[in-house]
Amino acid sequence: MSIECQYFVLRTSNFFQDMHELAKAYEPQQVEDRLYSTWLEKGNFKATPGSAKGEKNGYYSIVIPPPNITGVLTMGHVLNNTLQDILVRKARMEGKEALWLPGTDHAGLATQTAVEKYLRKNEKITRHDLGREEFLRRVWEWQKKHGGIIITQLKKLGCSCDWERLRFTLDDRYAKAVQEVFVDLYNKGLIKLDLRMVNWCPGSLTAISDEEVIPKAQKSFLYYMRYEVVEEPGRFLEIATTRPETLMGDTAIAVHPEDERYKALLGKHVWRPFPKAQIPIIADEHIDPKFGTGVLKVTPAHDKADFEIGQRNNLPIIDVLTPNAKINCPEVPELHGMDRFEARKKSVEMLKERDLFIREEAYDNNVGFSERADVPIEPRLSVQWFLKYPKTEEALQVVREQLIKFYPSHWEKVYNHWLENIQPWCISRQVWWGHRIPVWYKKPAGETAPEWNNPSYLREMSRQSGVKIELKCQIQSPGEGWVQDDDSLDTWFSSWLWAYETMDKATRAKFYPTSVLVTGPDIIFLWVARMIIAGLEFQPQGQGSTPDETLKKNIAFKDVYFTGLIRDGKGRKMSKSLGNSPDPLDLISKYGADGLRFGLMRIAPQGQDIRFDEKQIEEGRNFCNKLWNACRFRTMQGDIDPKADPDKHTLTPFAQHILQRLSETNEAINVAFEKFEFSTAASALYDFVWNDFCARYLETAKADFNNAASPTRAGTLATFDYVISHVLRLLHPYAPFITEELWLNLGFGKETIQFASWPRLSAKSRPHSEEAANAYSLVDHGRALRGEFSIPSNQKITFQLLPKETPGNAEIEVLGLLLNAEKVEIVEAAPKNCPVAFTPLGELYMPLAGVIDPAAEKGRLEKETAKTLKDLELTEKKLNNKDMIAKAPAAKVEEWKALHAELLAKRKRLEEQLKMLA
RNA sequence: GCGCGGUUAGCUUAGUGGUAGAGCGUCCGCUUCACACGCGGAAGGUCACAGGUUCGAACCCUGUACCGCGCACCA
Repeated sequence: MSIECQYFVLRTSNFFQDMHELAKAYEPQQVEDRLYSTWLEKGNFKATPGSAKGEKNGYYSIVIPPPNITGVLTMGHVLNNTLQDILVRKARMEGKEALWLPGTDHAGLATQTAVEKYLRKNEKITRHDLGREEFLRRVWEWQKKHGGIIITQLKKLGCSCDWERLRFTLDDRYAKAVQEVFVDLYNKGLIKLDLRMVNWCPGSLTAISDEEVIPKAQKSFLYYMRYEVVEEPGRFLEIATTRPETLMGDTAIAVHPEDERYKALLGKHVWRPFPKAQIPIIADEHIDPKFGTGVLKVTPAHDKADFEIGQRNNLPIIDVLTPNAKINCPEVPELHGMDRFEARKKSVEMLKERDLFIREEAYDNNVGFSERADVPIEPRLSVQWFLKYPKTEEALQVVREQLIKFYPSHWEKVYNHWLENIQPWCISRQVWWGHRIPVWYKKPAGETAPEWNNPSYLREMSRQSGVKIELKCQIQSPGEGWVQDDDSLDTWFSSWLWAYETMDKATRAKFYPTSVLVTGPDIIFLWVARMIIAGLEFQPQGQGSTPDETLKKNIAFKDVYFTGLIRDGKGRKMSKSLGNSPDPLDLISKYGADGLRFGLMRIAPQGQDIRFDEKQIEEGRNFCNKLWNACRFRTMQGDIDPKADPDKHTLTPFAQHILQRLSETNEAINVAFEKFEFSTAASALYDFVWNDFCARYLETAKADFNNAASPTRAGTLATFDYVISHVLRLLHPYAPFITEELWLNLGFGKETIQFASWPRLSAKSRPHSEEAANAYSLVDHGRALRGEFSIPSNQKITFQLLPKETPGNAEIEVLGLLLNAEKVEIVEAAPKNCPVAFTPLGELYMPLAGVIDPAAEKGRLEKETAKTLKDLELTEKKLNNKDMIAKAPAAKVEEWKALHAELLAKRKRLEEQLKMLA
């Protein structure tokens, strides 16, 4: 008979014996899509306000941090959304009515930029070529095509969102709410137009908020130059600057009023080199006499501090930059039209030509970069819409009083600091894609020049005295002759309503405030703090009977869990530009969604950044396979009893031990969940399944499974089923697919595991089994002996035990199994010339049919003696320390004494052994 | 400058007062009838440094160094 033929026969016979046959390895690809579509079909993720179980067991809700429609799934998303899925799946198992509300963010600037890039590349046109209306139509088209990608990816990950509730920040209803909020805040006098220095992004040609400016350390230069004093020809003032390219905009130079070096020059003038002009020497407190030369060139149009100096001293403002940061100064044709950084070099050259340049020195400073376009921002004077934040006091209060709890709590300090120093929020963006500002302007009667039809111009002019421009803040157009503000709102001005504006009234009644928000600390100001403020200001749940109750009803969430950042192996942030971020979908196809989820969770401790290592994901997969095979092994022993109750049977000490460990692990997991310690819970489960269950219990069970007549067989099977049933449920939030597949396949339930009860065993409910622990300890010693003498692990050998108490036959059989022993003999006297290990059950000998090397054994025993002596010394030092005995707790002292006695006995036996060898 | 984290085996890390634990990697041995995505064993750590508190410190306190982050400054 050929090999193939034999194989065929074996497979066939196995198949008929065992209807549950599982594949030899867990194959996620065979399972995931199939199960996920079933879950969707059955509506398992749907949340129903007012349901019976919700009324009975409570409600649980999470709103997803809406990913950008431009985005694709990153490791950050995987981390974040796995955590949310774990929380929401656990809540369902606890019998709660759980809502995980999904959605996406229109991401104004990011999306507009992406579509513009697409148009430039494929059609060689800009948005201005298309015009606002047509451009927006194209963005919507683009969003329909690309906006759903990340949603599909989240499904691949197994996320149990209520997809029928998918929201988008530009949905009609949502958009209306955003505009209503604007009108409301305008009417309250909190939103105002203002002419201020803003952070201008020359890359995206829009103002941005302070929170979107990223300071970056730069290797710059400090340029020293000199301006001639007008009234004292031949005398020069030295000035240090990092930005010589803006000197055309200088309208003064300033010194500290108390600076003796320059006091006499106050009121005089210097020559600005180009375009050549006289500018005054003024005094201002802002100047630090110790910095540079103590002389500052004042450029009010291009620096926030300079602007303020200008205001204090009535200086003119000369803007020498275009919106895209090119020099705008026709009087200096050499520089006009030049990029700002080119112009920096050129202006230095021009100073040199005029003999006004002294030197340059290397200088480290911070430069603000635009978060989105990653180019240095320009301080720029413009008329923008600003919001004065409401409810900042209350926002501090709800966190201080723990109505909202932060995990880890140290983020409270960061949050407090921001709120205590809060500045008005620039909410207008020179962007088309987004929520258009609901403000209308009417040009003054009689003005016919074309610029009067331009809303930006109208807005600017409305800030100028002497020009009368009517302005109305409302959603609908006031009628003919009115033009709407051109700008859109900061994307965060729409996402700050996300926690409740995504819910209808019935949903809100049951699910708001949401239970928890899972997000990254990088958006604590941009999103978290603002959502808290929005909840308190707009009160989606209305007033309570007391002010405190009003706060409590309207907070956006009760807990905030801040994840860590995922870094690569070198500790760098994962980013598209570095290309150091793996594609989660690749990882899913390699290791399965469960492997990815579990592997990541195990290395994601609370509040710490995560060093990503694909090995960890591989381990996640290996863990799934381990569990799979343990279950497969169980199916080979016959049918599973889903209602198995071990306590109805006679149990081996090993069964008692695993039940105790299960209870302990279960409790540890629940404690960890209370504290949002996801990796602790995952590790506890991993350790239990791999080490306690597979490496130990499963091996001991083989004794019963091999013996149909064993009196403990039924108990061992029941224990097996009981443990698996608990493990599957405890693991389900982390690994939804494999647990569901095994749950159904093994027959633990006909229905999904998703609503099976969450286990809450308590550690105290079962006594420790010393007997099993001692047996395992003996096995460890025996295996170590084997290793010491290089006996291959597959070689069956005989062990001899000189017992403290004679163990039962069943236990000896198990010991033999775990030691891979031919047999374990009970002896009454110590054999000679034979390696020994001292175990809690007695002395374990490994007689080696004449192959032992007495010298080797002697060496080994001496090594062990040395270790024992060292331990003895340490213990004696403690026991001889009178202070220690007097002040340490009595229980500790007893422990040390017991250890001491044990070590003494061990030393004695070692000495005897050594004598026997000699 | 202020604040927040961190520094434990080659790597990733657990460990909030009682003789340092794990996984990966390394080395040795195993196709032992659930699993080579595996099994058994071993080597590997003055817990960043310096003081202090304590009977006892990886752990508490103070300071220093280095790494990361945030805020402020940034001519």
